[in-house]
Amino acid sequence: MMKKKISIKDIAKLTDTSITTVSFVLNGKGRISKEISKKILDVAQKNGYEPNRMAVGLRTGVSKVIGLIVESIGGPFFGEMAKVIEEEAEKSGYRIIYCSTNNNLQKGKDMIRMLTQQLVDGYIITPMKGLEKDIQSLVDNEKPVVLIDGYFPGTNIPHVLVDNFASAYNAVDCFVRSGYKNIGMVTADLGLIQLNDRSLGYKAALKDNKLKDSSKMVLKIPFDMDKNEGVEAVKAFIDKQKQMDAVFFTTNYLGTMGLQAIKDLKLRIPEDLAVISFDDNEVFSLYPPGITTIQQPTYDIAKSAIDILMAQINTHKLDASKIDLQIPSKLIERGSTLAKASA
Amino acid sequence: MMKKKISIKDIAKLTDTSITTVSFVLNGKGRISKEISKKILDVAQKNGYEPNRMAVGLRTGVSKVIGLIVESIGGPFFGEMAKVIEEEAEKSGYRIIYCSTNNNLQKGKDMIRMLTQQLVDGYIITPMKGLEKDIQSLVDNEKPVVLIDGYFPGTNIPHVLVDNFASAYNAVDCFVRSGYKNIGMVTADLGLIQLNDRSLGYKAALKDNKLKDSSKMVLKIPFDMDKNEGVEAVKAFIDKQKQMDAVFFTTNYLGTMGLQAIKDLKLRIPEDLAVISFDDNEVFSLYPPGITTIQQPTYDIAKSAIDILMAQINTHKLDASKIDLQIPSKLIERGSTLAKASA
DNA sequence: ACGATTTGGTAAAACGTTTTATTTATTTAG
DNA sequence: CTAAATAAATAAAACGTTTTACCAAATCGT
Repeated sequence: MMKKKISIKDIAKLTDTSITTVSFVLNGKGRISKEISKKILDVAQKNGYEPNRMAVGLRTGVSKVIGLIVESIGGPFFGEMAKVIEEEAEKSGYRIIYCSTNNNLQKGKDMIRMLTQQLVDGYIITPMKGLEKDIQSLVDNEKPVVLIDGYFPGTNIPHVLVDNFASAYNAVDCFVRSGYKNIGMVTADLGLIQLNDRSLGYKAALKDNKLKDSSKMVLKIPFDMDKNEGVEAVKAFIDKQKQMDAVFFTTNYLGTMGLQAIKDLKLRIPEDLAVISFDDNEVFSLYPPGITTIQQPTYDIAKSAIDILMAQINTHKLDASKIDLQIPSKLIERGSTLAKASA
Repeated sequence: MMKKKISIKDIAKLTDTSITTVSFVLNGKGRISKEISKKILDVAQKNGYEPNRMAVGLRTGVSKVIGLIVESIGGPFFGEMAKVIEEEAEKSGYRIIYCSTNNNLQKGKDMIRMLTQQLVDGYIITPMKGLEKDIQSLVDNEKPVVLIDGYFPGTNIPHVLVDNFASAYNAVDCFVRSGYKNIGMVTADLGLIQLNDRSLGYKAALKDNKLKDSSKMVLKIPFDMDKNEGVEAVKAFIDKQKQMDAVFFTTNYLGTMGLQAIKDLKLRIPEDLAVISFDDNEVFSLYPPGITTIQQPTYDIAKSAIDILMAQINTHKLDASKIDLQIPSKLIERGSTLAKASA
């Protein structure tokens, strides 16, 4: 069966024309008569001609592929993001090669290097500590790059992410509105700027609400701790913070860990402890009594990232107004932040 | 800054050798003296030479890219799968281009066509109804293909998936062991063979346990129903099946829908209704009292798929013994199937 | 009617590799 | 010492496109 793929040369032969003519017709470039055009188009159609992307890529230097480097394609946040990114990119005729770094610096570096082998036309990357230089060197080499979910302060690498500071600030505000005053936070020790911004938002909100700055009520989970250890750590933390009546988890990973911990401790939500977590997902909407979350605008982030990347790819310039794009999040209020019964 | 990428030709010039020599050294092919080899290697190293994948691909016809076509990269099951697949493929120097079909036939067809443009060396596909011919034609054209999560009966396209029949059978058995006798099922109307196999397993188990065949206790959710409608449908179903004391959801999507429905109806699990769902995930482990699930061996499936695909790619033959690979699942028993209090 | 422009078309180079066939120099066998 | 084998290196073709530069024929303006 194995019909060998047909090339532009074959079409030229079949139509008694030249390679150039065929190429022109297929790309609508030169000026070729209606007649010949039609004949060529017909033959191409009939034989199911598809251009050889390798040849095109070699000749033009354009692969129509973009590289996506995320922490873990398996996670709910990045998974959803990856999906939207693929769908949007497809509209521009681009395909996506992805890889997960698992927050492993070496893997990140390797991936950037791999993809740089003239394989991709641009990058969407979730930055991590230590990757600055590698990414900057991409930018210096005029490779289109957009960061998502994080950024490198003080550089001009375009990035699009949720407004982490405001989001965390709003979370605290929500607790306060519902009458909670001893608000703790559980975050992770990954050196990620986004987590730092969330911490800052939390602290600023505490201050603005004239709540005692509770730096004591903050737990940082070390980055190399596994899920079970994390649960134990959160349990210990909650146990120790006797007066804490609300807790803010800065990632959905931490949030589900937290739920497990709270469940293990047999505490009631929100009576014993009110809860807000970053990143909405099914667990939080389903878990009784419903967990209030900060829902990231996944679609908007992905769409903007692609748009900015495409603009770079097409214009070879980067729009200075699009370097720092922070998109507001949405607070989804559920049972876990019901107004506190006045003591 | 923009140092232009160095080519094999540049290296030849820099070392006073020929293109061929450089290529040979870099690929360890011809026989070149230690001396010259070292010089070339040094220069290549120093200048950060990376081969142009397009040129290599054009010349060799090998892209070192494999195409992954799944229902939705965003889902927990396929997301996890995608992650493992990428990690395993990477070990063989392969990268992954993915796309989500969202169970849309046209998108599936388009994707297969896109990727066929000499862009990928092989495919991992979750099959869907209507895609048989397109996939068969890949196989006929000697493209390496492995199906995951489903298969086409009566074809010899290699596939690896969980043992759906046995898994469903075991679920029913688990209910029975715990004393449940009126076991319903909620499944989807997607025309997917894997769902059909699950239904068959369920029915066989009912029969073997001498339970009345409860074809009345089966709900099929139409494939175009959205989540809210689905929840309503499940609620209506549960409401109508007065005597039903246990229900089996054939996908995790249906399972979470089911939990929502049960929650809305204010039924207790497992006292009012015992529950088992296909596909383990965080929701099920966390949701009180813990939902018993059929955990698919994601890693094993992904690993086997890659192995089989690589074997095809490398040998250009397909190992007849590896065409139908069904891997056992693991039943994770939780609170939702606690032994029934005797009536 | 004659140079100038337009129209329709093509030859050939280039992109960066891999690989076959060949050449030259050196070693080995007898 | 010569023929044969081997070692080291290379020239050139090929992969399938895109694109520049060019050519011949037809059309134009005056």
